[in-house]
Amino acid sequence: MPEGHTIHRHARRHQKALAGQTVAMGSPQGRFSDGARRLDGRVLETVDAHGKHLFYRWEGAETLHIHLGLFGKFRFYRTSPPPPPSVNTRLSMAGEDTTIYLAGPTICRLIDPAEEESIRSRLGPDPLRNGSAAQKLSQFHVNLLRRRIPIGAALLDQRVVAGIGNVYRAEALFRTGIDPHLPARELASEAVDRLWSESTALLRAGVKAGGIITVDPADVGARRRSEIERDERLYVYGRHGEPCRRCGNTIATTEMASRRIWWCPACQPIGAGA
DNA sequence: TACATATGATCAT
DNA sequence: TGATCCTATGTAA
Repeated sequence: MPEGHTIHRHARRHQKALAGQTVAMGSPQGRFSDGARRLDGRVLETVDAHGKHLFYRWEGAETLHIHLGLFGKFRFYRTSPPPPPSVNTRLSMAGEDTTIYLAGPTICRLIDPAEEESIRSRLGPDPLRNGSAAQKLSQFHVNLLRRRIPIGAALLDQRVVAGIGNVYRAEALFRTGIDPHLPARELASEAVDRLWSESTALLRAGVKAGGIITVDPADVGARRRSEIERDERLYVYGRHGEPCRRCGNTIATTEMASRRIWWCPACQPIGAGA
C-alpha cells in the first residue's frame, strides 16, 4: 500500500530484476497498448523513485512514468507467471527471469526527459532519495514557512515534502508531539527539524520492513519489533476513540486536506510545536 | 449482492 | 468543495 516507502521498494526491486535487460512489454488490458508497443524489446536502463512517482528510463531517452495512486498494484513473479488478468492488467513487463504486472495505476504513460524534469521540479524534497540531507531539510523549512495551512495539511502536499501519505503524516506528528492544526509557518525551527528526522526515520524503517510500523516496541509491551502485533503497529492512524498508547487519553479525529487525520489531544495539545 | 472504505491526486466550480 | 478516476477488500444486507 503505497506511501513513499512502498514506491521506493518497488523501484529497488524492479531495478534489480530488470535494469540492463531487454524487456518484453505488453498491455493485456489494452489501455497502454501504444506505450507498450513503443517500449517492447528495448533495454531498460534505470528505475528511479521520487516521492510516490516511479520513473523507468529506457534507451532512447524515454521514460515510463507510473503513479500507483490509491489502488495501483504491482505483482512480481520470479518464475512462471500466471496469465495476466486482462480486465485490469494495464502493463506487463517481462525480463530474463522476472515478470511484473501492473493494475489500477493513476498514471502509466510515456514522457520525455523534459516532462520528467517538470514533474520532479514540482515535488518537494524526498527523505528517501539520495542527496544532501542538509539541503533537503532546509528546503523543507522554506516550504513550510511559505504556508499558512495546518501542518497536518502541509504534510500531504507533495510539493512540500514528497513521499508522505495519510498514515505517515498522522504518525510523524504524533511522534514529534506536534498539534496537526498548527499553521505550518508557525512551527518552531526545532520542531521542523524533529519532524523531518522523524519522517525520514519512519519512511526508512518502512522501506526496510516492507510496511508501516511506527510504535516503539515498549509502548505496546513488546521487547522487539518482531513481537509487535498487526493491530498494534501505529500510534494514532485509524484509532478514533481508542486510548493513546503513550498516555491513555482518547484519540481524536477530524478531516484535514480532505482526508481523515487522527491525533492524541494530550500528547499533541493545541499549539504544540510552535 | 451491495455498499462503504482505503496508505492518492487532479480537475472543475 | 465536490466530482471523478482507478481496484480490492471487508462488512452489511
